[in-house]
Amino acid sequence: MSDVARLAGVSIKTVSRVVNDEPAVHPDTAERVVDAIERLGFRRNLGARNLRRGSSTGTLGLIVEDVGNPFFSELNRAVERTAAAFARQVLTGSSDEDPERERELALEFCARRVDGLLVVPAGERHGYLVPEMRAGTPVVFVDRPAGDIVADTVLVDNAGGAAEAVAHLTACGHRRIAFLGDSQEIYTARERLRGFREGCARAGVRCEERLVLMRPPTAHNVADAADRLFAGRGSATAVVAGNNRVTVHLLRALALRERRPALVGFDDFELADLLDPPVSVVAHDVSALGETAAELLFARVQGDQSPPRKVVLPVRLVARGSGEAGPA
Amino acid sequence: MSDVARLAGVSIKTVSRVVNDEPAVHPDTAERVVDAIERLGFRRNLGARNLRRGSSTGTLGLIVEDVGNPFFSELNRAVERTAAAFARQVLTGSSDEDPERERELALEFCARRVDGLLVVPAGERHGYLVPEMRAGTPVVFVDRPAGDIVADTVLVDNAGGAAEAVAHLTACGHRRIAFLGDSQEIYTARERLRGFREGCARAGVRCEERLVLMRPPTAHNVADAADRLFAGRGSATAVVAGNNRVTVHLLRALALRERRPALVGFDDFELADLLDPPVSVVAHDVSALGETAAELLFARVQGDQSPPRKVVLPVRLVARGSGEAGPA
DNA sequence: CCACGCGGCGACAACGTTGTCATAGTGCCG
DNA sequence: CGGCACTATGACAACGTTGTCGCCGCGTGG
Repeated sequence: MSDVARLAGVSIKTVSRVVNDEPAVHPDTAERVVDAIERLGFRRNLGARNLRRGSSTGTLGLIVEDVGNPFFSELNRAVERTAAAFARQVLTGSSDEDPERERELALEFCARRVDGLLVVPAGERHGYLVPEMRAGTPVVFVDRPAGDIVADTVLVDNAGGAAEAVAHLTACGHRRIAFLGDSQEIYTARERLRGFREGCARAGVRCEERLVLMRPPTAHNVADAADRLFAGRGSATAVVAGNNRVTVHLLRALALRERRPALVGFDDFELADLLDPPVSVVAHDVSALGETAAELLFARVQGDQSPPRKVVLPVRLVARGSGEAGPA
Repeated sequence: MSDVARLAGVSIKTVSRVVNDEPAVHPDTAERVVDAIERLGFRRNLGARNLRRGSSTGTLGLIVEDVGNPFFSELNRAVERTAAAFARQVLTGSSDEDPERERELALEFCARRVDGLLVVPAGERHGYLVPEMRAGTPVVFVDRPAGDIVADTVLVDNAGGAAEAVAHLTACGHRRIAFLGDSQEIYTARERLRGFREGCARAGVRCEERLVLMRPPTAHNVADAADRLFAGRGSATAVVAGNNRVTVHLLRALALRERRPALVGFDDFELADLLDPPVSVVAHDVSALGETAAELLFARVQGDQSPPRKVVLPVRLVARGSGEAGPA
């Protein structure tokens, strides 16, 4: 900036005035300054500016499990859109479901003085965030609650959706329904299992423990689970898949079989309607999830001091056919 | 930091020494300082640190068309992974194919002094980046070249892939092949069309202009195009879809028809193998695209001064069946 | 006993910017 | 013609941190 000032023959402060569109600069002077700025390719250093002004950095941090996963990338997109509306930019990071990595990312973001943090929590322990929150960095948890601290949280109705899936399957006549979910470590997986059990209870169907499998949804794990759930006498005639990863791998594992069980997946996914048969799912509005969380965060950024809120977004069953096959 | 210093009864400089693990601090003193840091929840301000040290900010900017699109989110993931290996964090932004928005994002990232910029260019004019590059911010273009400046670029073999798609279809006996691509404004769309024409020429098939349609792949546009391409006498018996959006919408439009043309899509996508028939595609390694670009960028960040490079990654045809139906 | 080195620490300046205040010039009114 | 308001500008400090330098006290070797 001092280079610009020298070239324009003014003081550094006047350059500052020009780049900030402050009034009380003579048009001729302003023109000289603008020329100098362009000649030198000057661009003001936002870091220094924010430091001096003590103002917000105009950034927010988003921590998800995996930005490459369609679910989280849609979330990312919604957050970005909302952030843009509030003139903020987004730092993203993938925790890979590793609490330690999540912690690293969160603390690094805080050291960069993000205006706020959106976190899809990986572990159960988030005490490490308390000092940051006390220091004024608002945190909103998305898709899953934090284990051990109270803070704003935006969730979807996991249990309700799973129960609805069961209701749909029982309405089609199924009595032996399996649940194939992600690892028990994950809140949403536990909640959906809980809803599954409630749904069974409500429909008066026995929830058989041998038909419930919870494990990280790798291709191998899911194929193996399918072998167990759908082989032999008394095997399941229908299955609820616990999330989009499970559903996809399960479809691939089932493609090889001649008789396919009825299926309802949790999380909608692209092309579900084009498969044969089209896949029924419990869908929720991922964009709304991201937007709601970001809006909640910005309310805090702007000084909202009300007690922490917990928002639960509705889900809806999208019946496409895969659940409607009869049991036998 | 001065609060910490006061509480620990030392100077602010000593606190700095402790947080930077500098030697020559008495263990007792260090302990007092660490206590004070924890008591106060102090975290050093990275912005101020980078300002003072004149060092890198430890961030890079990534501008894509849409972080929510599976193609770009996979790219995002690969970039993030590589960035993590170089201890960098990623600022992401979606240009929505709007050159002005891309420019805003890029200049804002530069004002934040990112260490480098990865750009999937939206428009044709990137002169605005020249001052930034001269000022030392390396830029690598990904997936598409910049229109009017020379810089590092990482592409895939668009033309070659499209030609291969045609070769595959002609080998299956097709003679009237359509091409349905994204808008001509987009480099990859033009290149793939070029490859399509080359492929036709090589196979000795006439490339009929009425069978080439280039438009933004909205559901409506694609459905409309399908009506034109596959209705009436002399209509196409096969089609090359120009990118993953086109393919998806085209599949949906075709699902309603009883006779489906043969299809090869550009870009692989999840579940392509589970559709009926499984969709053949020209696939490329999106992760490699992101990694290569990020590695190139970091080489520049670390001082590589060699002439700008252009890397073209290979594609491969994945034949799954949708292209192999005969023509009539 | 003195000089010297070294461990431990603090004062101060500087990074690039902006807020505060002061100053110089100009025009206008009484 | 003096005072005043107002415009245009600059000097300086400060944001939070770290690099440089210097100081103090202690131990050690000559």
